[in-house]
Amino acid sequence: MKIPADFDAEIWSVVAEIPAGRVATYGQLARLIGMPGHARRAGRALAMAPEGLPCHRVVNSQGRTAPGWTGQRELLAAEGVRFRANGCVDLSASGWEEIG
DNA sequence: CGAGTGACTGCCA
DNA sequence: TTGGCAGCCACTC
Repeated sequence: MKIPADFDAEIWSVVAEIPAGRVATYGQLARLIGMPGHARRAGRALAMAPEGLPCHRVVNSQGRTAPGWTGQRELLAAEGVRFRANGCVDLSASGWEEIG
């Protein structure tokens, strides 16, 4: 286990910092906790994330939502997140730390 | 120890 | 701007 248990905790902590109406990428979360390149581990951390976590505000670099999880897109839309014509999140407009 | 997999990422056409 | 391909890293069989 190269990845410490704190990894998931750190990811969840960063995810909890994501403001409503904004979205972050797995790579961004991994980078913010000081572990760039571990985006896949970040995704796995969200896969086992608790319900109280706004994991729906996390998408991949393409702005795509999690497979097998259609509610995520609806939750983001309810937060005020904008979407592109293809149904992907508009990271250029709703991306976290991309505005302020 | 080797091969396969995934809520990923970056480059090229 | 969009779609296809290869690389990455840890977990599982």
